[in-house]
Amino acid sequence: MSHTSGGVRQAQKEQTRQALLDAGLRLLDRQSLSSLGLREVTRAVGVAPAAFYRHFPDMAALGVALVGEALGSLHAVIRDVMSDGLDAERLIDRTVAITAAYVDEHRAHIRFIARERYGGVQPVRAAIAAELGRFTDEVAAGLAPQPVSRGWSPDDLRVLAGLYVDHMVLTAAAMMEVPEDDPAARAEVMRAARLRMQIISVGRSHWAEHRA
Amino acid sequence: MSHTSGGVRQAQKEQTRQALLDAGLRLLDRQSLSSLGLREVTRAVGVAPAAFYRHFPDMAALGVALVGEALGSLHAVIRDVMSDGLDAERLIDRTVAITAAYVDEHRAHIRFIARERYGGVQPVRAAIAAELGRFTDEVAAGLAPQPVSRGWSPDDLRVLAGLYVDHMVLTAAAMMEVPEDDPAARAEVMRAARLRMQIISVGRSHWAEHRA
DNA sequence: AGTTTGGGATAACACTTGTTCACTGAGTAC
DNA sequence: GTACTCAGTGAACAAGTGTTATCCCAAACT
Repeated sequence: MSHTSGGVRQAQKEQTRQALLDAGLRLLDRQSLSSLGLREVTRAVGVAPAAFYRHFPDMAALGVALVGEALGSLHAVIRDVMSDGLDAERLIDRTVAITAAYVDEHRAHIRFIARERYGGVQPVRAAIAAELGRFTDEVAAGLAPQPVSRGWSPDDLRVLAGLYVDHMVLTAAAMMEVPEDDPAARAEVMRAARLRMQIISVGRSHWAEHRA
Repeated sequence: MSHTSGGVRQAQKEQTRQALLDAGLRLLDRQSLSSLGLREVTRAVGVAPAAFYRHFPDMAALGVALVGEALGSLHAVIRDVMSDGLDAERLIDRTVAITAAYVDEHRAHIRFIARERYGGVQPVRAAIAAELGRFTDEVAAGLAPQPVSRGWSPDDLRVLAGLYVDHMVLTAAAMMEVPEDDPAARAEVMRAARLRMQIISVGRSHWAEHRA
């Protein structure tokens, strides 16, 4: 029937591939990728160890695939947040709120990213760095047309965007260290996140007069 | 002779303990703690596997000891940097330069901290968080008496201090991703680090008028 | 209908792992 | 000088690991 991606065959393969990814992600909640065993994953899926190789050459490849899953869907979110022209204050509130919501919805994925960003497996680190670099570009592109960005060189704008991105990742990581059922601690993390963004934002808007 | 810590015995024990730490740190250059094997470490030292237990109950304990080694000596540096009352601009230059130098001198230790800060071994993560928390307190204490800090609540000052500390750690981590023999990339990382600190610093000094 | 394809199973390979136990032999205390 | 302490040994334990070769059988192609 369908000429592309048609066939029960391919669908079944995709299904166990996804099962491997899901099981891997679940197991990675309590350990890091470099200590995750191939057999451990296949056992969790209920499949023979050798079957793993039909989908990934090694664990690092599974990790890279997980990076795609975790960060791929975030581009739309960023574009969305940056597009509507709210004033600085409301934009910060919205960004922090969305970050918090995203962490809640994709807890395992975000934890994985935080763990492996500077973790032991090089290809995974590289994949995360590449994806975050793309985020930085997008944020920089969103920042550029704003009036406050007058006088900023593209290079400096990218540094600023990187600061925002790093800050977002740090906030997400901090949010995860906090127990889910401690709303007070959660609120404190969010307060700190907002305050940090505000400081940066004020620094940005007074940048010109400081440079003068 | 000496009544305290005297004895060839204790000295020899301390020596192999240190050898274990050194070997562990060396092996951790290319992997993360959760995948580092006990036998791997003892083999590197040239000692029987069982000997490990005379010094550490498990790998996590060795990791915690490494955290102490890596971050313990940094308190003095922080105090030192913050004490002399340079103007903001020179202080930033100095901070970035010192961070770069520290990374060069303690590459393995810093890499270990970056890896394990959000890594897989809980006690180690906790130890790092505790140490960084102490740094944050020290920085906050150093910030408080400065004239620019008028109108800042202690809580907000701590958030600001945390921002500086996180920024320092991020800079150190970024410096490590750069190949040692690429001075151009190195310079770019340092430029970005300075710029970020400057933005934060400007935000801080204009905070009051923004709040009004 | 007959042939090919390829995801998955099974079983075996050669290691590596953490942990235990009784032991040895220098360093220490009396 | 004798008795004690204890860091390090060597051997054995029961699991665990990644990887390979061979086979099976349903889906896909012709």
